[in-house]
Amino acid sequence: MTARNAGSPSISKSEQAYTAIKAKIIGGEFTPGYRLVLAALAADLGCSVVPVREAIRRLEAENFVTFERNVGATVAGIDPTEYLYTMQTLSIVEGAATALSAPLITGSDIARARAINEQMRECLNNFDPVRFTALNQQFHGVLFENCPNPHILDLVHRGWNRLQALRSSTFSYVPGRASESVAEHEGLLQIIESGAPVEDIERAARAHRASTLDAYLARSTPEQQAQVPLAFSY
Amino acid sequence: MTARNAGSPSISKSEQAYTAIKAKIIGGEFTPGYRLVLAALAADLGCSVVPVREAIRRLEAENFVTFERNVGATVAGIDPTEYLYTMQTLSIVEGAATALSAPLITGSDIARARAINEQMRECLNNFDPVRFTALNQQFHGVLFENCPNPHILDLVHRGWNRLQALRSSTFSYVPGRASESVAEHEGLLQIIESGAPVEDIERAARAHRASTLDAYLARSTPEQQAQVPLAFSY
DNA sequence: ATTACGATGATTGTATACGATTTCGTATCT
DNA sequence: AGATACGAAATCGTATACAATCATCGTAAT
Repeated sequence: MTARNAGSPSISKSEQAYTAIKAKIIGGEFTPGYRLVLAALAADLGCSVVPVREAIRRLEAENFVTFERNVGATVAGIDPTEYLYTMQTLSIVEGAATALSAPLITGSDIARARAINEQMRECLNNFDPVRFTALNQQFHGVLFENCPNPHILDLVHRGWNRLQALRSSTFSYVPGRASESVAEHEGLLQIIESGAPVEDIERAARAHRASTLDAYLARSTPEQQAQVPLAFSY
Repeated sequence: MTARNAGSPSISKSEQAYTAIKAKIIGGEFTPGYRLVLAALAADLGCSVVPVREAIRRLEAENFVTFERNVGATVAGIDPTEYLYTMQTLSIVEGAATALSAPLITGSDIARARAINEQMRECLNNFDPVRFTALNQQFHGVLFENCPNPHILDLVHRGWNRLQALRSSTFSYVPGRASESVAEHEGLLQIIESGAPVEDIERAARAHRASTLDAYLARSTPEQQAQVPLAFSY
């Protein structure tokens, strides 16, 4: 798609560059630390450097790349603590988004989420982490996408994007966590179904993500753990 | 090495443009809806349009401006619900930042915050909203700046910036709220001093901001209130 | 009087050109 | 041999030029 001739480029080259570069970062093609050379990107995209620069600026503002004057841009996220910080931030904003979304959730939403969780359970047998991760995102999407506050929703999306970028480069799958996760999902659904107070829903959603983080930390080296002065797991 | 002499620009024009435009938005010189014309900005800054474009892209990514292809950029935040969304988002991230920061806070930090709050109390008599607002930011800054998670801290800063931009254009001061606020500040300090669980601190910090939002809503029109499907005040 | 339509001006989108800065290899000196 | 100074290549920063697009307004036809 996106016929480049067509006389009318419906989207600007700047936008194309932004989308393309971001996709490669999230997709893992550009791993953290990768140096983004403007001329090379421009040649790759078939445009001049000006649109590429604008795309880089946007990505810079979203913390996908770091930029240094007269030196250039590199893909952000070299720091191993980046994953921890991102997970913690997401636990907070996603918890809030899920809680705010809960009063607006319908029975069919719940059913849809439960069906997705069933598929995840099946994934546990025929080991398929990629599909599992995709379903996981779908599941949580059902729970938080109704959030009426667009700012918070935006923060959640950015967190997921960032996480995906980090995962595709430096993340190690935590064995055994997957089955726990499926069980926690069902618990989360029951809490929401029961019409529990929003603070309970928020706490549960936050704890669910914090558990994943804890599982990751339990497998990491003590040096890494020492770098995490947070302990927000309640 | 690389002694930068005064003649050469130590920071790029792109950065200058970004800082200048952002300052004018936050300062209220560019009110929401204001149309940002590239050539005019460039002339004002004494540079060409290219650096201005890059600055606009960054501001776009930070949601300070909205951008439409072939039309241009306008200062964001026309929507009156913007204030509500921003306050709610800030209540969540600032609450989390304050809670995460609390275990690292020293006695002198507390004393400093208390001194600032004293100055705020004095401001109540000789009515000075500008100074009051500045002190308010200082006060909360002491409480959340120790937050070890840079992502969350960044979100808090962005929220405050956004709030400042909205306030300087469309915000009406809520009379009577100021004295309540000072009292709540003291309560917050006591909770932190007492070494209460982090969840209590988070709840208190969040409730403090939610109270300001509630006070605002109580004075607003029913139509505005109807647009707020959130009710996160626990 | 109203509406459709086309010309005109304003503004954005992108390419190219060139100066400025950094980086890195290499030769020279101690 | 190691350190340092120098120069060349790579890359970034910005200005300018021009094409593409959109908004506005005047005019003519109904």
